[in-house]
Amino acid sequence: MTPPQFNSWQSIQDEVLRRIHAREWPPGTVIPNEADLAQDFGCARATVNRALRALADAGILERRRKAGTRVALHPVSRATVDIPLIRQEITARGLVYAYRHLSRRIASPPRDVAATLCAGTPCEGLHVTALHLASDAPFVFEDRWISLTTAPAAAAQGFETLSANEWLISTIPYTHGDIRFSAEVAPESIAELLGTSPGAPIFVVERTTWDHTRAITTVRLNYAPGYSITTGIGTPS
Amino acid sequence: MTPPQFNSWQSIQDEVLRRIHAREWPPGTVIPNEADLAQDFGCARATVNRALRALADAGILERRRKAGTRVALHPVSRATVDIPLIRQEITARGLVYAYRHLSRRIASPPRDVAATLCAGTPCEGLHVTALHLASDAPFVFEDRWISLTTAPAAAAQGFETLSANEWLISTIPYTHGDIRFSAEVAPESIAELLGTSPGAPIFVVERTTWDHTRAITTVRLNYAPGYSITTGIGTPS
DNA sequence: GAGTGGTCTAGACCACGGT
DNA sequence: CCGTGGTCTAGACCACTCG
Repeated sequence: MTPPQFNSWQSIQDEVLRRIHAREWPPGTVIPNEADLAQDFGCARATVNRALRALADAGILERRRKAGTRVALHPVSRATVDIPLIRQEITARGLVYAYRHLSRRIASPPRDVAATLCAGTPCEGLHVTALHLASDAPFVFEDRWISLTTAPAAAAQGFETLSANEWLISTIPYTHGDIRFSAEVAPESIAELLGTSPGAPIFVVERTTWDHTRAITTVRLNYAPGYSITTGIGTPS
Repeated sequence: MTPPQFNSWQSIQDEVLRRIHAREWPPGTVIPNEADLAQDFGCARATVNRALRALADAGILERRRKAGTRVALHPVSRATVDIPLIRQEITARGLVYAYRHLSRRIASPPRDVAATLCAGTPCEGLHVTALHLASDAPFVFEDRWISLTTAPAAAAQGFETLSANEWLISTIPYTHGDIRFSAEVAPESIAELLGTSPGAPIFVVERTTWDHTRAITTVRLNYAPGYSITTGIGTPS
């Protein structure tokens, strides 16, 4: 009469999830501590720790020293979105990728860009615009500023055949960044570039990347109508 | 003259990142195996494993048994997006949350919804629409179908004062789901509900949640113009 | 087949933070 | 203060997969 064996951290994770779903541990419950669970499950505490930590990472449990582990009251679902290179995004769909350089100039960025790129102080930036095409159809219009303070080597680049992003990630690695998704309506200039009519819905991704405390680049990606981002939520198995 | 101590998995992670950024291990490089690194760093292999596994989760390293660990060629950045309750989304901005029930009826879902909700077979669903307001301003229009096969208890709910989502998550927990972000222009019906003009840009979130293999609900959230999702990318420190 | 990462164990110490 | 999670260790076995 051996009860089901809990020998792997995944099986423990499943069992904990089962107890939560079965309302044995309703939201808000403080569950037993790791040592007790380890004894219940007949395994080492480290194994329990691994399982509970994974569930905490997923937002299902909340853990605090001394206070213990409780089932999250508000199951905030957490979705992990992969942001691939645009080239990969297109070829992964079985389409042919093409890059079309549009403009390049060195200038002082507008106030809003300067605020993040130069931390308010006046600075010079490299402004690059380009179009990425999927099997000859406009896919996304890229409008980018690169900090010449952080990435002076960019000044020597024309970006005529290689996209700025691909050059940057292999030359000026970033430590972190932030990203914003929004919806906008295509102004005439962008609609024309994307081959749609003004007023078409545009999915916009704005991204800024940093090397420690210094901003490297900020880019605005205007996706042609029909674009969407899909991903999964739930227990990262 | 002790060299920098690598005693915590975080310090090892930092050191590995430093070597990657410093081009000591350029993209594509196969780095030494865990046992060797453990000796280099003067720590246990488990500690190295923890550090490298975290970097692999972040998409910076790729690991395969026998093949070893290599620096990712394409630094796919991975963003983690929290999907809170709409109530929380609004109150977190310091606004007053209000829920306005619009309609509720039992019917056969349209073909596209039935495809996911009932796996193609004919079925009955509960169709609920509602408006979430932030300090009296329309914030998001919710258009939801609930499977009465998976969640029969929903038939007894009016959803007049409690949002369907809040009832569902505390009654029919889900195991996983999928989510889609896109941009659309407001059709007249939705523009009116959101208090904007037709043609306004609408950020759309479509989400379907499942209990193992059975779909629970599929919802389409139409956010009022100006909405955006922000998050960070980089090494989860 | 053999090398590599994946995981488990039993024990230990530490840091945080409620009481 | 002292319970709880966070982490490290040294060793072991296993599973996958490349050559």
